[in-house]
Amino acid sequence: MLESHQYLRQFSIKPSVQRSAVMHFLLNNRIHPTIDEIYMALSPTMPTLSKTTVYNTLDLFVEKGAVRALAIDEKNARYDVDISAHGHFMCKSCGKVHDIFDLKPSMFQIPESESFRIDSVEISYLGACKSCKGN
Amino acid sequence: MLESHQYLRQFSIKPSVQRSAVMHFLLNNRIHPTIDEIYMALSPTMPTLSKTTVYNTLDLFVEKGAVRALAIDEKNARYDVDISAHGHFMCKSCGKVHDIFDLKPSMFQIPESESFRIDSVEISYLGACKSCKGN
DNA sequence: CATACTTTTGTAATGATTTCAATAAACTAA
DNA sequence: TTAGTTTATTGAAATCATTACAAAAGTATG
Ligand SMILES: [Mn+2]
Ligand SMILES: [Mn+2]
Ligand SMILES: [Zn+2]
Ligand SMILES: [Zn+2]
Repeated sequence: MLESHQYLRQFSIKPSVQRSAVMHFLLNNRIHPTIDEIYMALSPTMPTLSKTTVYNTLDLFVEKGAVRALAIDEKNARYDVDISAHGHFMCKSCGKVHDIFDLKPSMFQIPESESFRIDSVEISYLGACKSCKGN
Repeated sequence: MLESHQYLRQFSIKPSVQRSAVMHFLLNNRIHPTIDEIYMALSPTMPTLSKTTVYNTLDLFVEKGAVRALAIDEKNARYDVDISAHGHFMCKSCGKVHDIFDLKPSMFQIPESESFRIDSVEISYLGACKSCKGN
């Protein structure tokens, strides 16, 4: 909790109780959670927490660069507190999202373009995970 | 229209009037359209067309491998009739999706993995396009 | 034609996200 | 401290893409 507090300050985010709780969850659950997963995980110990606050909070985290929003899952937005260069794999069967760390750093370079100002890259893989493979 | 007909057959898709019309639109409008854009474009000349049919048709096209679904746009699914290896750029301001063709072929290789069976890759870039840059 | 099978259609349900106004909390200046 | 001001949180309602479903239309087969 105090660490989350510190962590938020590094991104110049004012650490409210709710924001610290959300960041604490993200730092300790590297599962690329959805808004609902975050809300469900926190609401037992924070009964007054509103889902709108979770939306607001994640929007703020993304805006401040503390968290990255992933588009890999068409059903729900997913959030990643690990902002280092890495890719993701989603199992089309169970929906879990995993990190793919062993990719060439060059893959995350921004290509030259006259036409666009490119701000970010997302590298996504789809398929079946080990436990869903035999399905 | 006849070409779309032929094209569908190559993917063993029975070419109904609606399916041919959708494929014709995709082949001639390489804009990575949303379901709604396809529906809006076709309904004037096909007044009985149902949006459900557009959904069904695109699901079928994707299942048969004739079209690729893109996750780059969190708001709507987007569809690409170009199934060759290439990346995409979306302007966060105007929402338009453009092709990025000049990427190393190696970037589209499937990484080795003990844990997953990877079926597809998506490489996405976000930023601002030329006409939105000054915003 | 008659039957079975496939496709299309319209409506209703679902569910994630957004909007918005009211309340609560944090901050500032006197 | 207190009053006034700004910021954050909350809950309810609205929006909107997508899905589910059953009826109607179309197609193929004998
Ligand atoms: Mn990650
Ligand atoms: Mn494309
Ligand atoms: Zn799985
Ligand atoms: Zn633009």
